Amino acid sequence: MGIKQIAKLANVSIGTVDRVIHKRVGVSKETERKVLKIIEETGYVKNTTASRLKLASVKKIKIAILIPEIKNKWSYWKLPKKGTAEAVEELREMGVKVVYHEFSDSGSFADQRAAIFQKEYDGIVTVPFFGKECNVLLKLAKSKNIPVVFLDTEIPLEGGAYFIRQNSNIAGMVAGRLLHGLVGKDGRYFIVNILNDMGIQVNNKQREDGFRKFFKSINEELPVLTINHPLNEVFKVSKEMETWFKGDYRKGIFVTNSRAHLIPDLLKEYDVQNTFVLGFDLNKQNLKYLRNGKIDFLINQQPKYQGYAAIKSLFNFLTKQDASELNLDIPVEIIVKENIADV
Amino acid sequence: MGIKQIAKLANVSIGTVDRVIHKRVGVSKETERKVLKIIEETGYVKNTTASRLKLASVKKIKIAILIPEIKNKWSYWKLPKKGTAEAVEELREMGVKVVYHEFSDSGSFADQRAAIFQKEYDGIVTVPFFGKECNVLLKLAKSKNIPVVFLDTEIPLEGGAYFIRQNSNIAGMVAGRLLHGLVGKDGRYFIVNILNDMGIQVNNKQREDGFRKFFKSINEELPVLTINHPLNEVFKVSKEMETWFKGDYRKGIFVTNSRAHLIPDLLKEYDVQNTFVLGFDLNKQNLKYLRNGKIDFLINQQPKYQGYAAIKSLFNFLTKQDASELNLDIPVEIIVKENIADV
DNA sequence: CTGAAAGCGCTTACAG
DNA sequence: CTGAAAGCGCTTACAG
Repeated sequence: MGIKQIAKLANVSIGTVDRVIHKRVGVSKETERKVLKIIEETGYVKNTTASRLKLASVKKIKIAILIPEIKNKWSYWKLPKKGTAEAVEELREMGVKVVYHEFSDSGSFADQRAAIFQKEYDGIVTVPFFGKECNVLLKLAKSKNIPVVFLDTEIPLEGGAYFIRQNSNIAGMVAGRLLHGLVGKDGRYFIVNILNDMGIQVNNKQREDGFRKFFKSINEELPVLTINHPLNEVFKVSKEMETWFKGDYRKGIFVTNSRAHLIPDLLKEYDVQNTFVLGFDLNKQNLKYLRNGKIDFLINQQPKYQGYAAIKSLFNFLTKQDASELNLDIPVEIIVKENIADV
Repeated sequence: MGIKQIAKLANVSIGTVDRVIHKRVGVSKETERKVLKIIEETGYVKNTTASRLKLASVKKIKIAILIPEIKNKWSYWKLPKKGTAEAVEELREMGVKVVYHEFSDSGSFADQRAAIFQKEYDGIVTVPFFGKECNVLLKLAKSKNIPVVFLDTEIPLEGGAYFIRQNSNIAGMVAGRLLHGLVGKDGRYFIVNILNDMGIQVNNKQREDGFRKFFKSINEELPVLTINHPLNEVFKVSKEMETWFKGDYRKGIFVTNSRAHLIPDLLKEYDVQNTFVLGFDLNKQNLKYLRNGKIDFLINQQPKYQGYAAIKSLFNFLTKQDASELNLDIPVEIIVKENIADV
């Protein structure tokens, strides 16, 4: 059941059916109605594969990817990038093409944004690091009718934004559940926010909130100390921390970002006993400590899959008007030493 | 870069190029060499999408799915089935078709196997419940050059079998890690194998082994009691169990199959305190107890995804000779109350 | 053994 | 406003 059948049933040419399907101009109201009726009755759906066959060589789908520069500080970003590359490879025959733009701060983000809007893109994948700049991007994209998918974190933006990210609040609750299982109600808890250049990130705050929410949910008022430290001051220990360090109880340490690997050395330096550590992301250093038992749990955000899903969902939206996958909740994946797998 | 370019460069017609690509008969050695050389030099790869365009309507890819009858006892199997249906929907335009055959015991398995080989299928997806019967199936499939993918469990078979399943040994180790975290070294552990009609399943045994392997890996000799009970005798409690039940220590209960939900009521009946329960699969009853805190952890085998992956990987094998996905390790997914998601 | 033509379902100029 | 034809990359009869 294809366009040809529809044309025959509606007594028009296939060209006209095509025009109706794509809401192109130049079809009389009456003809349009007639064709739509037949489409409705027969339950016809466009064969996207066939439709891409010609376009794949003539008119590619072009997606701009605006992500952090991949260097040591942000090596995390090679994973989402890799995911986008895999999706492009899978969709190669469908004519999908991506161009990478990288930024290192809000200034270069704005520059690259300008570069993107100078070209003709069909979709944009980026990261909501700079709220203001993202709103500008969204506004521009809206005026050109270009869908924008944000990875990694959800922040409040002015509308029309899609997000593929883990629910940080739930991740925090899971973290609470897991650490509480090891530490129990007689222990003490540290929430460690390691700040970066841009201060505390929205998702770190959401994780912290989730962690506290978990304790509320089990009706336990437990001693939780929040520590906000810039990256270069992680090893600065306050009086209160030192007191807690010395206690005989178990201690649960929740690191709200990817730098849990900084903790074991600190604990060793201060000779802290009875500690349990949970953090985020399967980077090399974290995995090393998970393997040797100095970190107990890691939560994975499936960064590669986030990139993969962004491209696939944009493709499905652009070719089938299927927006259902543009917002995606990445499951909170719990990793222990035994179930480390390839990422 | 398509078949047309290759034809031009090799000074032959596109028909001949097609013959070479598909190793069809009726091409002179010399012509074949010439064409292969050009293909090599240009790095040409067949456009599978285009090649399926015509075949999708003329010659469908037909896959037989031989799985347990879906009734209460085996309601689990509606999940892999659903996954296959989703993959078929996704590949609809590529002309993929599945036919479901269901069995209820080894006799009907053999019957359905016979029915399958009476028709012309391009691939088979099934389940390794009956080793002997599976070897017969594999032999038949091999003689007809049909790939066979087994879901759920890996058992030793006579060769040529592909498996999409979780590594049960690793799952058992993860279970050990998680329960040990809650119960500690002063507690006691129960491994509960709930037998079904077919006795103990291979993967239950593997999970048990993994669990014990974990304790070895952390150098702890802990008291672990294995309990093998048929489904209708789960509530039969031995003398030794009763003694352990009364102890003041923490108790970790590892249920090696999907019936962890039977445990909380049993524990209540015997008034057992200080218990922690871990089991497999996100069925309705298990989820109920995970939500109300009577079960602490569930391990998910992503059954829906197993079915999905089986169809996709068979398609990739049949259309691109890409066998790389026919064997697949499903990650050991850890579920707590807070990260229950849609399955 | 090889080539030329028709066709898969759709899209795109072009003609009227 | 509408239709007829060419073409996307490949496969399949058919002719020689």
